[in-house]
Amino acid sequence: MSDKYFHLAVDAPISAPLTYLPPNEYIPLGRGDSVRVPLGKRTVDAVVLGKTSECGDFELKPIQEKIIEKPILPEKFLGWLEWLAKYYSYPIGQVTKLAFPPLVKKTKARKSHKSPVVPSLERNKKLQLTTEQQKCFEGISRESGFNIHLLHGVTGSGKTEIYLQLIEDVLNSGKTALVLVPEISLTPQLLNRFSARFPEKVAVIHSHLTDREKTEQWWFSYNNERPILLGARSALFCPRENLGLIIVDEEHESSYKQDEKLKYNARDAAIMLAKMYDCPIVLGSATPSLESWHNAKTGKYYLHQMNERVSSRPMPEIKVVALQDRDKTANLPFWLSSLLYTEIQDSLAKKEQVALFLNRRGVAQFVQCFDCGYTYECPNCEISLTLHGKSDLVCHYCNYTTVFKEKCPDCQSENISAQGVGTEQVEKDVSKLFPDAVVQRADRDEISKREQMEDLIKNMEMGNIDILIGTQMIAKGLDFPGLNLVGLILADVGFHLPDFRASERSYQLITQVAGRAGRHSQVPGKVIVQTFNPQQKCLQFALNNDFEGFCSHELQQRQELSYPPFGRLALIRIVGNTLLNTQKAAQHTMHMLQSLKNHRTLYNEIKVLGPAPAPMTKLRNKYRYHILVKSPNAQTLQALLNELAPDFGKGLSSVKLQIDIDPYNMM
DNA sequence: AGCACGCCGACT
DNA sequence: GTCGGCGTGCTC
Repeated sequence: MSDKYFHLAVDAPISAPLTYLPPNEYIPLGRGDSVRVPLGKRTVDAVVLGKTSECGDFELKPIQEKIIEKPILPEKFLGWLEWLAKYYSYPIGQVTKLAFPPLVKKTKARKSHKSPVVPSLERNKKLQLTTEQQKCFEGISRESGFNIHLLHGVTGSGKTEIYLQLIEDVLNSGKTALVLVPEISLTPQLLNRFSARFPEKVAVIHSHLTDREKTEQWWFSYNNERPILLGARSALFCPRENLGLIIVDEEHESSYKQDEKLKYNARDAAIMLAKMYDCPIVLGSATPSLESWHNAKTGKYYLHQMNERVSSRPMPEIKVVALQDRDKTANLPFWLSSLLYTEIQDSLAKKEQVALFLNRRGVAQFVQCFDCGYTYECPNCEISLTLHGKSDLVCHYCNYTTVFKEKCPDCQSENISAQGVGTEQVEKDVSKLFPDAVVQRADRDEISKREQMEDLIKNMEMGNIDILIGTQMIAKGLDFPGLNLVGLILADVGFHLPDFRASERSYQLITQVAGRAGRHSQVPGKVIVQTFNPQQKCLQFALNNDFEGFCSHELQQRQELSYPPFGRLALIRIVGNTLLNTQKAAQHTMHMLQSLKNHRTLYNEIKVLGPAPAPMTKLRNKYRYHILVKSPNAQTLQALLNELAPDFGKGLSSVKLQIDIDPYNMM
């Protein structure tokens, strides 16, 4: 062995591994071991990536010591971490750091007044699968090794029971399972269901655990003491030895995408992890993402579908109200139609509960006419224009600019202005309109802790709340027996966000919201959907529950503008201290991208848009600009961005570039 | 990320 | 004069 130096992933924001001399006294070291090394004037932790004979132009320092308390990272897992660092262009040392528990020492559970992380329950027997479930279960089990399965099943079709039986088989074969769910869906009900089926076999990791709890659960999983790991996206980073199955529930959820630091998508990262471990992965959803749907339709994934509910209940009755046609003499708040108003009155009279949903992302300012519903859109990008100052309308993708006139270009009304409705406004108005009703607001500002959510659920179940007003927070998974009327305040807020996924999100939201009403009644629940765009395609598809129709329509739109799944995106965010510096740096970056493009025919098919001010141009006292890169495939995109990377910061005083691969949050 | 170096303004 | 503000740059 002639390679005498070590390649290390050091805990510092340096993209490439650093080279070190072996320790002064011989210690056996291999890939995945943790070591302590000098870095500048301090000492940091690092992970051994390999050996090399190259040392470059540096005076090398020796490794100080091996850190024996730290767990060794398994080879397959380390390979996955290296892929993450490369694909999402994030420093390798800061990626490897995520693969360790928060505390160094193993911890033992202390007796505490808190409820246990994983409840201990009597064992529950497995349920008999329906014919449809059985068919899906067998279809997934038939394949071995790395395979991607999309399980598309309407809400209540019993996806979880299939997961549980797949897990049982994997445990019987001596392997372990990883189950990812969105943080918001990790409810006590779900934990109970898993731990009752597999007593003492489930570890749980999510962000509400203390460091001590997290470390304890981490070791349960690492040691194979508990072969099932159930958790939010961060559970991916718990290294496994013998992984045999990955499940990603609600795979379409945008919360799987982390939009700071390492901007990974847990669903995509999970697919790569399954590939590394040569094991199957199941993506489940009632409304799959267009990316996954397209992959299933083109044969990259296996598709399994369930169209029936386990125990059939009547579907809710859905009515659409065009807000521009509302009775303006009724003296109601602008967001409330007479129909929804009278339905609320009826429900309250019958002592039934009401829930009002409002897409909170509507905080973004867009210009809308209150008489005809017209909004300004960019002719190049088909997204809404955002108002800057008094009269400039700007596209945040391509920087197309036009002037806002005080009159609606469509109907000449002067009742046109920048809009944004918030849950607080709705709560205020509702309390005034129905002074005798108990009104509860549920959004990030009101409900931040787990106990608050549990209280809310209890109060709803006991009928202590008459009108619940909330965001998506209460649209997911919740099941209230007394809830028979659901109002979606503004179904089309999403259409006017600077986001090409707006239609997809609206479809998913309507489907979810409609699923909340009348779940325990033999009388169908009522759903009122308010909108300025009753003719909007995605709305029509959602009302008819026509998922496939929606997908083929939306996929055509995406293809025309080369949006995913037809090609890949990268969002380059330029962040600086002054507007001028940031603009200059953004232009400079754009020029560099253009000249890189001109030098290689490989890049001919890449489109670079911008620079444009970010939708939130000034955030935390920093100015932000965007450049959007569209590429036909991931490889070409990565090649271009890697060429850009070495020049970061050069001549761009104090301005930083952040790269977001496969972005979700376009703000 | 941390840590040092360096170049300006305010104080004993 | 020098103490310390943080902008800039480097770490094998």
